[in-house]
Amino acid sequence: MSEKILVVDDEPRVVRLVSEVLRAVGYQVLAAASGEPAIEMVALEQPDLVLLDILLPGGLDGYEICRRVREFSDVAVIMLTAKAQESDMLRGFDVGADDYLTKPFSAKELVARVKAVLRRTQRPEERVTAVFTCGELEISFARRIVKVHGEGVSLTRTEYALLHQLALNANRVMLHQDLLTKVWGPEYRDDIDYLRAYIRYLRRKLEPDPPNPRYILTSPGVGYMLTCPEGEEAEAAD
Amino acid sequence: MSEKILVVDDEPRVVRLVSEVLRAVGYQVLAAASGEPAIEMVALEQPDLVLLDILLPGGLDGYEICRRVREFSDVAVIMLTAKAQESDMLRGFDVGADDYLTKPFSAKELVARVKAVLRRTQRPEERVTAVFTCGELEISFARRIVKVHGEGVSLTRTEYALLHQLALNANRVMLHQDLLTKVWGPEYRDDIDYLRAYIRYLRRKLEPDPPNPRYILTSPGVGYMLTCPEGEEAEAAD
DNA sequence: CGTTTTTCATGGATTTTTCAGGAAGTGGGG
DNA sequence: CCCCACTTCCTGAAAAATCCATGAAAAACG
Repeated sequence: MSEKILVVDDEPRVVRLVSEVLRAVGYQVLAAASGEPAIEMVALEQPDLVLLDILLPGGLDGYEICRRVREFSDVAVIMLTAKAQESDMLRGFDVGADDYLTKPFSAKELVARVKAVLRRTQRPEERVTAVFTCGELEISFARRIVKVHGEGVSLTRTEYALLHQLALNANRVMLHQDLLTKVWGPEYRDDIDYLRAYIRYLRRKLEPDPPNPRYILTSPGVGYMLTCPEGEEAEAAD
Repeated sequence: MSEKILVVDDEPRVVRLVSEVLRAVGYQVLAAASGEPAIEMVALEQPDLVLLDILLPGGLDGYEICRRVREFSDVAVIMLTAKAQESDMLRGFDVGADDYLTKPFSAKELVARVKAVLRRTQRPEERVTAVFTCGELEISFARRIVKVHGEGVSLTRTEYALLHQLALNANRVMLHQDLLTKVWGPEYRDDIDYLRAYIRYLRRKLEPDPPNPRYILTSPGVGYMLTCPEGEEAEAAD
């Protein structure tokens, strides 16, 4: 689950520093000090992201490495360099970099940008639509409005957050832990009573017959699932 | 084919300038001056990218807009602002922005970053969730749903875990010990009665004629195997 | 203060674990 | 060839553990 990041820099100090930062937040880190080994490692190890210094010993500079890597891989690349000239940056984007960061940079910014780029490249891109329909249940994500039977229902912040998660994963069993993590945060992963209470509130407000739910089903010992009749789980704009 | 970009800024001068630059390189440009209209337009027009100023009139600032947009859309977002503080930038990434650009910025850098972000988000990558098919038996791992004859079957946690293991190694005999280890844990390696009980439960729920199993076969003295008719053990879309 | 969130106890249902009886197969010795 | 001891499996059933819906009340929030 932890993403693999390749750091390419000839200064051991930089490599050590960057590696520590990234490891600290849970990434797996590899390193290379020059061009050929770097390209080799991209091919062999298939990292999820490459942090690429521009000024490197040997025949290949960062630009050239990036161009070569792009010939066989779509891996995310962040250029990481002391060259603050705009023309250098433009060249970086031109050879296919995803972001360009000039030294010195803070550890936090590095982590933030790494995360942002990975979020794009890692995720299989959720297909989300502005309005979600499911039988008599209607959710307008953009407006944060929920309707049952055409009639507006007012939900509290937490109720909405929970329904939102369920709708994003309609027709799929969501584990207790996943729901708790997404709605309340990772530290609530095992506080299942929160979930029970709010599932009850939602059923009370949404289900025609709360004790025999039709939308929010229980998977005993596993989690909950929002079920939709068939294919009709997503419609056009509002 | 031309991508649609929404510019959100309350200064008409900035909007005009940015729009011109983007149109010049072939993008289609929309504009909004404050929060609500912006969110509305994301929902209605489904742009490919949003350029978002942070300081805006009205109740919603750029951060809040981004957070709200992220609830229903995975559109690319570039924050575009005069706030050069690192904490502001971190906050931008935190609410789900893809990039963060501080004013003043050059037209070239803007275009370069827009291109870089769009290159990542445009890929219409097909999303296929793995579904395991085996005669009349269907297992959707992603949704944790099992169907026989097209009809849903509800399995308990342990039942599903066991079936899951068998399916992962379809057409291959799995040893008692391996199954027990994977489903119940290493300390249950020799408690074969658990396995027997659950194989029985699974057969009861899945087999047309439980006493003469067709899917879950016994390898006396060795283990169990989930058999599939032919190469058709894993298929595409859901 | 009214709403929302958190916390807790309870009964009842479901799931998991455990046990014992009996069928079927194996191999050795009479 | 038959009998017997041994093993392995299937089955039914019941005890033990777990899980869920619910009501209700305390705490936090606005």
